[in-house]
Amino acid sequence: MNATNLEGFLLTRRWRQTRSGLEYVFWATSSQGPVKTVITDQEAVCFVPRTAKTTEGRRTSVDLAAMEGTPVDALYFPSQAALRGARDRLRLQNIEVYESDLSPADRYLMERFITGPLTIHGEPIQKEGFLEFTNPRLQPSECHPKFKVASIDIETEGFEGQLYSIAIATPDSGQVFMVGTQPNSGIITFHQNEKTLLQAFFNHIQETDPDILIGWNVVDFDLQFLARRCQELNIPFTLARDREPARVLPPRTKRQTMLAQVPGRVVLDGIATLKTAMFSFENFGLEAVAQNLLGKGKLISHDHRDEEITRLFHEDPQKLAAYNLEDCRLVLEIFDHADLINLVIERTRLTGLSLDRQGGSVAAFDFVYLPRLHRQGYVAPDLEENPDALSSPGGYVMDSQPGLYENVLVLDFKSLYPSIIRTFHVDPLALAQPGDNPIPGYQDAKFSREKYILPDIIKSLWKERDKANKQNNKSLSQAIKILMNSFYGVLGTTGCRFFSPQLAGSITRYGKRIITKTREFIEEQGYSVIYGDTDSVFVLLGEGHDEESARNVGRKLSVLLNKWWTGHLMETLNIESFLEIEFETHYLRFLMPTIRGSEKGSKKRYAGLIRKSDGELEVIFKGLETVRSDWTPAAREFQKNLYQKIFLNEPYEGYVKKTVQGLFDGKLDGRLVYRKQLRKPVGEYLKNVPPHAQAARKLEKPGRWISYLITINGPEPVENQTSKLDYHHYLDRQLAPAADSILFFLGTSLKAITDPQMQLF
DNA sequence: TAGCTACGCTTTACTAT
DNA sequence: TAGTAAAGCGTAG
Repeated sequence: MNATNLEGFLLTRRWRQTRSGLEYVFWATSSQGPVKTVITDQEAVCFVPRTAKTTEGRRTSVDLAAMEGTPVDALYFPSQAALRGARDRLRLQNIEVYESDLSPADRYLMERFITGPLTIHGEPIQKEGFLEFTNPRLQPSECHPKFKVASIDIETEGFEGQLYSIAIATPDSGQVFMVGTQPNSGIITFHQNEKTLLQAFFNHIQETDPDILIGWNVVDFDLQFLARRCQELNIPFTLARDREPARVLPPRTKRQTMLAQVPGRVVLDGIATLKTAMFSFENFGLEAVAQNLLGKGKLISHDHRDEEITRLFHEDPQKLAAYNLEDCRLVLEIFDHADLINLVIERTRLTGLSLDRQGGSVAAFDFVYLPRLHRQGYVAPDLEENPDALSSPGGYVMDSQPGLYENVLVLDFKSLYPSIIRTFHVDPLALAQPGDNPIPGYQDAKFSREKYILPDIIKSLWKERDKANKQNNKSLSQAIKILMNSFYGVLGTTGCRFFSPQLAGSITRYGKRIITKTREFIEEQGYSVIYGDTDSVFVLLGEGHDEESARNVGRKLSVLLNKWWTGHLMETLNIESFLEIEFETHYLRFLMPTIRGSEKGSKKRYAGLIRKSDGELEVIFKGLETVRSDWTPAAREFQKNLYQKIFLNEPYEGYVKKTVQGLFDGKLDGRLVYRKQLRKPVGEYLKNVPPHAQAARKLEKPGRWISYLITINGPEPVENQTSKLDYHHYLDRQLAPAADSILFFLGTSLKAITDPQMQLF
């Protein structure tokens, strides 16, 4: 086998204790199929150079990629835990441990510091070939091998009960394994009992040999269930490659989720992966997401699904199989629709995080930053305990000028925080080594004009993103955007070794200055600014503009502002401006509400009418009840319709009266359900017990999401409502607030419109 | 297997009167 | 009983 032909991608890696010592086992895909490689602890050695400088004289961790061949004095190892297990077996003396994130460290270990000969399938490989093989950054995007993806889904009798069936679908096949004695037919095979079913399924997995397993809540439910059942039935959980054991590990900390460890295969949960890709849904159930993205849903989606599934298992197994398989296919289609596999691949390339990793902004920062820092001859500070770190200010939100307006323009700065970092050199190294003539930051921070890293990282990411956009590579573009936007947040958390209030605070304070100056400039041009949040300004034109002239003003302002900022920053600080303001939106009509019960303008809540690119009109809501999932559907729809009527100058009083009448007539009953999350166990609501927790207490086993109603006897869960609905509550606390924010500016209110008819109730 | 702060709103729980 | 602080949630950016 010619090692240099291997174009691969890391799937899984882990340490394994064996009789002869500690082994590092990793699996990758390659153009020649899946590859397993084992490295023993004696082969893994690497060093810290004596000449490395530390910026603050503290203990440090280092990336060694840049240090090959330099004199060394300490051992570097991927993680303290791994080292503790291995240190006695290693032949080196004077071991000093340096903490580091596992992910980049693992990678460098494999890339650079393998001193012994390596083999793949018994064939020795060249180190250069190995480099090619393990370093995704060294490979062009196009050359990764195709991953084999399989979607799995199980049907059971509840969480504790028996397994009915397992379905597995790939883009070109589908199969269902079911307990039963009927003759096999088509895609269904029947198996006498759960044990033989599981064994048949595992055999099928070994044959199909997928690289990636996907599903919906697949780790927490499907895999956990299967793992437990295997244990109970005393059969091996042979889901992994090479018959290695697969495991489902419980969360180690509170915020962690269940972890699937399947050597040689990656498990991607659809929900978690969508969240990684910044998708957001009110309801992450498969039915809801499929409806939203694909415009179609599950084969059975009604409320009594569980009972129906049990009934089908006994009476109509064909139908159950079809349902089971369709769920798999929906998940496949969702992954395809959102291009999730490519997204996680591109993210792994950029950040070094494993494919199935969620979050990980701090580790990603290390991955992109540390190598560059070391190449400049510096080592990074280690993570410090920082219990009383002061928090820095966040984005600046202007006081708003409330009103119902015509022609409001929104201009906003494109990627403001990254562009601030780039423009003002907000960077850990620039802060540590400011030099003679620094750029002034805030809180006494000074940033070097010459020594900096993050600005260059952003520069190259920006360039890559423009390129990706030109090539219509949406996954890469999205992955870059997520990474760039994480930089500011990372610098503001004590979980990051580069945490510094000076860095985070300088970014946000520059932001405030930029927005404030921008406002002043616009007002000098004779326009008034009625609101702004973090990176945006809302400019009021008022009456007497057609759409074309309004847009022209927006474009003109953005050109003037960009020019002005370029000149201003050059004159005052002698720096190049990478700030870029854009004309974003023209609201034909716009509402900025007041704070409820006050004359003051609200923040982070507004609505406006836009014309879409296809010429249609649409009302956009931000922060208002309509977009809040914890408001009742009735109130949300009511607000949406009412605003639309008012923005379009249609009569609305009749609609208001009709809706209120309908409420008391019971016509809204189905849409009066509140839905809210329990963000902690129901027993931990001690200081006060909010309505959704009160309702949850009336349930035997409350889930995370509580659907409840307000009745004349207080909150009750939808599942067992016993009292009558409290219509007056819904009138005063839902319909009225949803409407009054806009009716106020028309000199009326819901009460004023409906009072005569309210005499009746 | 550690991104951030700002904000509005409803309800509950407590306090002064 | 009116007024207010704090809890809790979901949202904007």
